[in-house]
Amino acid sequence: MPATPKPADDSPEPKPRLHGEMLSTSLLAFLKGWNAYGYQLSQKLAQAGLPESDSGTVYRTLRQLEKSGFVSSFWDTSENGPARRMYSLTKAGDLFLSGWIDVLQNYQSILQKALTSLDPGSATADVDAAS
Amino acid sequence: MPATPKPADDSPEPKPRLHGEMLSTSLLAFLKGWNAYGYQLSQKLAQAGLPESDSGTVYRTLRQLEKSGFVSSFWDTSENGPARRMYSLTKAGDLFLSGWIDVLQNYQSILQKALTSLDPGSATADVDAAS
DNA sequence: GTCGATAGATGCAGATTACACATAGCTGCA
DNA sequence: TGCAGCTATGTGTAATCTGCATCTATCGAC
Repeated sequence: MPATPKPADDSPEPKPRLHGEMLSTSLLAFLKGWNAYGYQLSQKLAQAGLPESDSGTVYRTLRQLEKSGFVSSFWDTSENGPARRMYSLTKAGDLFLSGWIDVLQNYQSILQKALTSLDPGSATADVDAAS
Repeated sequence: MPATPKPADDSPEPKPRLHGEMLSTSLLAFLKGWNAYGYQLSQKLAQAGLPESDSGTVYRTLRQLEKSGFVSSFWDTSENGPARRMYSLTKAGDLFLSGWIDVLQNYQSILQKALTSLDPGSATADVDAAS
């Protein structure tokens, strides 16, 4: 028995995973103010209450963010254990993050409006239609 | 021949476009409370202050949402002009949308925390000029 | 008949991603 | 010494997704 209340549907749909712009911007956010490396970021994401993310995707996303100029990296061998690729947020990354917040605010306000703009007395959309 | 004599930028970065889960959930939100068809939704998105979306992607996304059971559709031939495929939010879509709002709130709080947990005026990581 | 707006859809090349697996450094421990 | 396990970073691959161009079709205006 799974401890997690997994919906008992037999849909073969893959578990939702954090990816795309939400993953990219979460990584940028975690890098705001201090540096970090991939494994560390991957763990932070896992504890963040967001959908799980694939670590391979995290590493690839970080490389892509670097290619885009939003982060920069260097090898850190100052600690014990395997070398770590330390990432820092760049100015461009910081600007992108700020711009993203604006987009996000807009986006969220759209969702909120949709949820709250129910006309009084209007019956809930009778989405029976299937006919 | 390039009309612009500016060769330095050979990165033809495509304009950011609304896609993925942000597109899906925006569509679901627009369907909350009333029905709509693809062309209409595409126009609403264009006026919403979000990044532009490709209409082909909108149509494909709607079909996929239907496949996932989050919307249902039928042909509407009651009006003049080309037939419209009218979409309705299903119960499952409504639930998904609600769940998404929670994820989004979490996500946004992460970004906000990152932006505010620093002394204002503290310099960004000094990785400037790194391009 | 042609043009433009409406309405929906597809072909394709390139990008993205989930999943599995690979590589390597270090620690503990028998 | 051997080896399991954790840390840390990746890659191979098939499936999926996406941007852009293009296509079909209806209808009203001219």
